[in-house]
Amino acid sequence: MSARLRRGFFDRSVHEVAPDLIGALLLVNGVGGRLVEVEAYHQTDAAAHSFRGPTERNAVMFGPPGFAYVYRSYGIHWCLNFVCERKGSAGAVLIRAIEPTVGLATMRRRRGTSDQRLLCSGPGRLCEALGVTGTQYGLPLDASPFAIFARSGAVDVVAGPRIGITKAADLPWRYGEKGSRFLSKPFPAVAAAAYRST
DNA sequence: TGCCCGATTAACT
DNA sequence: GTTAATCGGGCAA
Repeated sequence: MSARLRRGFFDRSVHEVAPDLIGALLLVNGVGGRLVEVEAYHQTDAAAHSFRGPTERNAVMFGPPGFAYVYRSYGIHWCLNFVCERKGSAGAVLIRAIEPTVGLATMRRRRGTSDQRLLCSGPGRLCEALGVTGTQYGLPLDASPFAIFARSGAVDVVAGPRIGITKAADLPWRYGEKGSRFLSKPFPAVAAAAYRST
């Protein structure tokens, strides 16, 4: 049985935390699955919501690491982030896709589809499947309704350019599990850098 | 106050 | 491949 992640896990650079999250188990109110795709956002990164300084929306990013940053995307969808980077460097990791494993019936009902591959393959989709909304904004990641467990075995992690951004679009700060069928999009075969993580 | 646009998705052609 | 849906944040005026 793998260990439940404590807040200290997130008290590191987003570039360390993001690849370490691949293969971890994320549950929200007992529903969720295995993390297969995330993206890192650093404060010095023009694509990060924290780039222009604190506002009402991104305030939690400027607080201590280990908390949830939830925001509305395109006025329609919710997106879930894990706040990282203590010491004034406001960063977060965007949760982009999970392999659904726990609470499949609940996720199918919330999503309105039985296609397991489309349940949680995308930041908006996984929030809908896991029931994440603005009510989880600012909540600690090591307490209910969240439960996150470290991966139990070695995982092949690949990195590539992030999705859906126009600023700093060249930075390879998207991380995923190599070959997963549950990615929101495949990684570019040529550009992707691969490495093995334990 | 007004305007533009976005860390998206699903339903089109 | 293209586009509508839908609305708050951020910036100019």
